[in-house]
Amino acid sequence: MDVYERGFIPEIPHSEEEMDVRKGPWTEEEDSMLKAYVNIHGEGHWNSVARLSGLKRTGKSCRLRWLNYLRPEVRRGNISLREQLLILELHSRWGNRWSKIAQHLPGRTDNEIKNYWRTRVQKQAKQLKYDVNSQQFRDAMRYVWIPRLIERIRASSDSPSGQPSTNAATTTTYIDSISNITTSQITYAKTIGSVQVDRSLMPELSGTSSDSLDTQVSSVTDLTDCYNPQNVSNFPNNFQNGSGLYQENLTATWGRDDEVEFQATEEQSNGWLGGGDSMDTVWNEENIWFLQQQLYDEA
DNA sequence: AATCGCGTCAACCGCTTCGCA
DNA sequence: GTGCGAAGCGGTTGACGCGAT
Repeated sequence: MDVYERGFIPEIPHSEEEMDVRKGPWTEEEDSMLKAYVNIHGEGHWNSVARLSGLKRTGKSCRLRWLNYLRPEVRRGNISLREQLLILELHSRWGNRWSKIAQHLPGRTDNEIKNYWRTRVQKQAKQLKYDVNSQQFRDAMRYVWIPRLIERIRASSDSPSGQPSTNAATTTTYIDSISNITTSQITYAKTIGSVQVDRSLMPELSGTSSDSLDTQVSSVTDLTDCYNPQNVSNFPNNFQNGSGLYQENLTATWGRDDEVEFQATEEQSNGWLGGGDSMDTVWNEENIWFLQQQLYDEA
């Protein structure tokens, strides 16, 4: 005889106030309960989930735990170079629209991307003594970090000891797709497509070039190590040496107290990374789509 | 061995948006 | 048009792990 036959109906709390709400880290048991419930009833109606599953958690908490951790699609582990590239770009377009950015990175959650941004990107800005939203930092991202990321992706693909698999092939294709954008305008796409990054400026590149596309990038060395005063004056030349197409007037000057001041004297800076038509050309929908497809392939 | 500092990331909080009656 | 509850979103916090001292 079960409780229902005896006329006993278990009390179901109707509000969070009626529940002895639990907070803090989830236990394995709670995870199992939530998984089991969602597997049977599906996602959504999170307040009901909280009430009916027996979990002493708020609906919000259940939703968050499911979306950020328990969902089968959730992809854990280091943010790959391609993913970083995509995050930088999409953030330049949409700013802190984390969930929107996450939609374009298969298996990644908004929380993860937000954390990446705060722990890595903002740290870079801090180390350079820039505001993360400042034009200087945007320029640094645009002219240093992104080309460097692309270079690293390329290095990974080119390396004999790297990943000779489809990853390498698709990466090369992607880079080529950037390089081969045809437009009547001088484009940043061409610039970064043919830029020759001086390996001496990038210690870890001057050694092995076999780092995996999924290697976690050192958060400290990313931008700052190739952005020190000795190297700064070389950047415009590096770009120009690469293609001869680089026409934007980027000047690096010395500020007081040895602070580097980058000045990109473009006429217009629309997007986060400066934009104008140059970045728009690189990051057209086709290229973003292409990069996304690679990420879906990886996932 | 102890503790300190720092980085990471899961989880919470408060606000906004959405959907429905 | 309005009110209300649910869901979603972004900012922030705090626990934890790990390396340095």
